[in-house]
Amino acid sequence: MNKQVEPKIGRISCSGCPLRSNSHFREFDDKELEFVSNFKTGEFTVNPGATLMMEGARSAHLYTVLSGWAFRSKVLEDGRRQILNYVLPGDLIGLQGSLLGEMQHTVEALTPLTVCVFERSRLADVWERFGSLAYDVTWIAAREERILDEHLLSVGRRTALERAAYLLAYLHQRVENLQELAPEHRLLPVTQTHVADTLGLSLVHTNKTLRKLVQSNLIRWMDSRCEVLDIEGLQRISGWKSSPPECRPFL
Amino acid sequence: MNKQVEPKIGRISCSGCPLRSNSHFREFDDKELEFVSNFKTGEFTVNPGATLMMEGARSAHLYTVLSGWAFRSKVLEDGRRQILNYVLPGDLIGLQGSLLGEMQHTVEALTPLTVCVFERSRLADVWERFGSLAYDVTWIAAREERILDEHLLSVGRRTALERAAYLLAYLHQRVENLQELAPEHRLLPVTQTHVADTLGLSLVHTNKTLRKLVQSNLIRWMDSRCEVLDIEGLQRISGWKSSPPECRPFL
DNA sequence: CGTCTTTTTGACCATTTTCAATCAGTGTGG
DNA sequence: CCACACTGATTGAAAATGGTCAAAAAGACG
Repeated sequence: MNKQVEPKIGRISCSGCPLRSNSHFREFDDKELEFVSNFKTGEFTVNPGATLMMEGARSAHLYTVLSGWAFRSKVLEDGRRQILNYVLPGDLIGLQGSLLGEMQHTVEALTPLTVCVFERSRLADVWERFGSLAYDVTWIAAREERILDEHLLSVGRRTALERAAYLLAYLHQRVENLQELAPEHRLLPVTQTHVADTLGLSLVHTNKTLRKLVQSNLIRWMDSRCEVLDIEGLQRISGWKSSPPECRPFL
Repeated sequence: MNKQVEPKIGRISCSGCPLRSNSHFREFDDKELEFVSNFKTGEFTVNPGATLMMEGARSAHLYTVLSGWAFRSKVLEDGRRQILNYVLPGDLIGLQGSLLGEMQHTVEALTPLTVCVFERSRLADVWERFGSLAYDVTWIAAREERILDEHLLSVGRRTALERAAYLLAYLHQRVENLQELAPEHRLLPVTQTHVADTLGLSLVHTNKTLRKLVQSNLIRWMDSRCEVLDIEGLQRISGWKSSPPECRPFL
């Protein structure tokens, strides 16, 4: 479950980064590309279930996801777990820990996950030497904050069915925005245990709730994955509308 | 309820800012002080209940709280409200909206609230011209994110009693960190409705839960305010320990 | 084929919500 | 000073939502 494959250190120049060709991300000019290429120290891939960062630890690195999914979570002493948010390509991992000290949440891979690696010790350069990138990092932090606001509203005030519909609509929207056209990418790589721990519900009740969505033909559950069949239906039930697709930065 | 007093525009030079003398905040050098003084365009005070920022609006300003309390919240279409976090002296209001576009939450004063005013249109200068302050802004965003992580864990996974204990311990910690010695400041200026909307519980159940904390002599409820009598007791029940007091920046 | 993980179901139990009042404190106008 | 309106706290009872326990079914995989 927790095994971490030996990091395969590789190199991809940032100018050839597959994410940069995605129109969903803002374009970098040459100077920015050069700075980031320089900041980047490597790249590696882990298996599903691997822990990238551990609650309480002080990692020397931070990462940007190149491909795959992960999630952030916190646990109480007796093991109750809350998933805080999902981490998809373009997302930054470990910023909180880099700025504030130790990590206060765990990050675990959901799929094979490839990230590129930055040194925490050199992060401050961004603010000292590259205002536009520093702005991007702040932007990324503000975006995460906004998403957490929405999750908190959902967990605090929506019913089980509304919450489930919101979560699946939200996740579907995120893959949609990445414009990954392969049909395989439209399947959300989460088990019902993950959904339960995200919604703040028990596994049993989550199952019964998802069953209702399946019976209404809004989603399909197959192969430990969820396929969204009717995004408008989910939005109607949850009362949540996605924001218009953003053009966002990443490091 | 929603009346906003006419802003009283005043001026306090940032070098004489009462918050700067508080050792809980990091010191600024002269250049930083000069920049911030220049960035600041005014100061004003609103009454309890006033709305500083409205969900859906695009404010031309952002604020730093000089004194008083406020809270951030979101509502569902049918009126269910979730309080996301509380805003205390030194906190920045409106960063999300400034970076990402329109505000997606409301900010409302809980007490008489004095803020100093910045122009959103000039915010980008911070990243272009003053790396150390840009770093501070990112730090502030990362801190808010961490707090939201904790709230989400609490609302998602703690029982009603644990949640209530956590919230009161958290709020008590925040005033504690501000080192406001006047006993009046140790009373948390929230009604049980606010507590309910923060915990994601109904008002009735919140009342019954708080009553248990009162009967255990952990808190006292008086005058629409809450006094924390036994912070260790609250921490024990909630299983939450505050982080060591931080030395934090503000604008 | 056996083992493991994940999903599914039923029955029963606990927590929390909703509804409906009541009570206490505060400020207003008569 | 008192009646009145208003906000916030409190309580009891009934109803609903969601949790726990126990077990089985369905795939996935070596």
